[in-house]
Amino acid sequence: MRDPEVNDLETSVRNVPAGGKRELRLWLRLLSTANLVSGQIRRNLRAHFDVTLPRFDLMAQLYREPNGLRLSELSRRMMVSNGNVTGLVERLVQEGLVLRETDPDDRRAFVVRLSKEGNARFTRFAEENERFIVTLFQSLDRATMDALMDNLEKLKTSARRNATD
Amino acid sequence: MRDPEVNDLETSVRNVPAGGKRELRLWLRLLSTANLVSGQIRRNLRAHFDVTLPRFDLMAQLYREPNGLRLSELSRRMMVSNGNVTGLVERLVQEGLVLRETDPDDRRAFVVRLSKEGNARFTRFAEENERFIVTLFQSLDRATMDALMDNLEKLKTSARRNATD
DNA sequence: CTTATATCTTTTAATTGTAAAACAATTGAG
DNA sequence: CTCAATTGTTTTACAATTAAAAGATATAAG
Repeated sequence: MRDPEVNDLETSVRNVPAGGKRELRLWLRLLSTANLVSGQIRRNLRAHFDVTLPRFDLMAQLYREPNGLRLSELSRRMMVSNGNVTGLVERLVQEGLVLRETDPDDRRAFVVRLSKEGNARFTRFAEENERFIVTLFQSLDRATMDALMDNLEKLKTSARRNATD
Repeated sequence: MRDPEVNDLETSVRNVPAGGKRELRLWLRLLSTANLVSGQIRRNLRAHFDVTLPRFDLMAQLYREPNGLRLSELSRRMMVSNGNVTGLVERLVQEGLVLRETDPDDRRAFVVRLSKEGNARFTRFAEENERFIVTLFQSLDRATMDALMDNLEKLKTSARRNATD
């Protein structure tokens, strides 16, 4: 009987997949999956509620922080640049969905939170959005979802640990 | 001893996680993982080669099609809008990395492919990029990567099957 | 042939996004 | 206190992105 280790070694040399290494293919699959789903969610939110995905995401962050967040904390959580958040908040304030107030403790900072109207609107957005996502994912069994949760977390940990910056 | 099924049922009712249903949390994790990694890759490509991620992605598509692709096929594969590809190709043609030629079979269409220079440059980009991604993912074992590949494919299949459009 | 419909691409207008520099206020070291 | 470094935000310039409409060509049905 052959040593499975040898087999593994051979496989790793011989079985070079089209499209490059395992890691590269995994990255491409992760990206295309996220793109596919985010496109579907974006179009659904726009069609049903005339709201864009970035605005929805921003409101989602504020929804779970009734006392509000600083712009810097918001941009950190959304993983986008500060300047981007400045503009998004500006438009949401214009629409009356978000309030932007100076932080009493630090005159450099602003604290933003959902307005009453913003809170009410987001509640409706979120309900439909969750229903939509459950529908999209309905062919997955629980074990698959749990495995994805765990393994995506491992991927994040690896990417953070091995970052060059 | 208690029946585990009962326990599962109770869990599914009682243990409502912060941030909503399982599906929603999975989507948020997928999104944040893809954002984290794509940000790292984007900054790395920019720092080392002064190339943006969308341009790199476009060149990657053309790299494996030496005979070129129509703009519509390119936008389908990249999962972005037609107008977006028009602009990206325009800039890459300007830089001399991509060629844009009329399709002899269809006067509406254009076929784009990498120029000699584009091909040479992309080869260098890709080599460094793959090295970088392997580094980012180096703390993942093979089983985790394989499971992610399979389960992300299942997720895509579910999302496509259950799309409303 | 004509006309309707479909396909391929661009244009338009707006939003979203980044990076880098500028600005303003805070903090910490001496 | 003073000044250097840090932090929070905005501004600037530009790239990437979408949706929707428009333009151009192709195809198919009469």
